[in-house]
Amino acid sequence: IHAIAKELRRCGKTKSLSKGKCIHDHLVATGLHNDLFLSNHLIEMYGKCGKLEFARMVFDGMEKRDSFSWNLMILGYTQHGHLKEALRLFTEMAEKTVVTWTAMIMGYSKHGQMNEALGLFKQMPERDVVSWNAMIGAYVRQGRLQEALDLFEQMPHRDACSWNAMICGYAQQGHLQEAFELFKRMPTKDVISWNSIISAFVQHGQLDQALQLFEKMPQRDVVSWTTMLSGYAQQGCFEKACEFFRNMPQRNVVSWNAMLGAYVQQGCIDEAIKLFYEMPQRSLVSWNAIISACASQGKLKEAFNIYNQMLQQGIMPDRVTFVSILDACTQNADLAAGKQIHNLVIRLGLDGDQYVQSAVVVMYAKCGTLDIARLVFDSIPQKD
RNA sequence: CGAAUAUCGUUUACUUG
Repeated sequence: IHAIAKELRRCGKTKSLSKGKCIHDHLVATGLHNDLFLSNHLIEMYGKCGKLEFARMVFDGMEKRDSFSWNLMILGYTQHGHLKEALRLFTEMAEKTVVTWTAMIMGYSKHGQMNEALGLFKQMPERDVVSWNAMIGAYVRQGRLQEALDLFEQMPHRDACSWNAMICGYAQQGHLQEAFELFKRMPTKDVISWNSIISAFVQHGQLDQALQLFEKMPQRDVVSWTTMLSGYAQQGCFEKACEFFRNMPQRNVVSWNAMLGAYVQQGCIDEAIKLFYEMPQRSLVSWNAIISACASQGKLKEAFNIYNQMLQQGIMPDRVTFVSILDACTQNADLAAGKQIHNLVIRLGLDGDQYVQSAVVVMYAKCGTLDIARLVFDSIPQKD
């Protein structure tokens, strides 16, 4: 049972829906699907894969539910922006835990509903350090540093996450010195603290300082290495970037993506394509990176080719993919392809995104169909 | 009915604008 749970967890993390379904079928066949513990894992797996209807079917079909079942169902909704559904369950839930409240706060915060998040935070019966951190993170995301700092000082106990969130907040708002001061004042730094401050210096183009910290930190993880790699790439220090990539003790898909980005930034598109095919795994970011690189370098044939491979492999494009591939259509004045992509955009419900919308309008306009461009343009509720 | 070294929430790196 424990092994199955772990496997389901992995399916959720990697969004392997088909594998997860397989396990589900197997559980049904062996009658284990009534197990509370395993059902909770099924909810989580479907939730993480974005299959909320399936998650809900499991949830509704359970004879017994514990707070984990409810929390996981609510989390599934919040993480995919279905805040109304989440709120409905939240309201229905009898014994909310601090996790329930925090999950809702996170959901609101990640979708820009700051007032709702704050309202819940004020209302919750008790708060632990994670809820405080979640609220600090909410303010940080809004760039409201003073209010984040107020909470940081008000909270009964601060842990490393609290400090790290503040450090990142200052760095993101361009207050590198304040971030560094906080870092230095921090009592017990963890690897994320070090990575955060290194990233802060990288974001401000101070690679020398970043490197000093990188060398000084007690232990480095794959994030530390990747941060440096991508920092050098962004500065155009291609050789340095390669050196970090070669020397890193282990690589994950993000490190590979960063290296891909280094080639692209260098203008070595063919090398980038080669690397893309050689990577041990590809994530959606990898596909987006290579498609966008091809499109912006005028390798339109290649862009369409890779985009089609992506669809064939059953990988769901997102808004980033569409912005890039629509740009390729625009350059080619390829109306047929553009229309087809526009259809897919609508089918996937991404036609509400302002960047996708503007890419669609430009595509139709460049293809000589100004009337359609105008039609789409007029359908945009608020324009920038 | 109860128990449990079982499952949930917060902070850092990669792609478009």
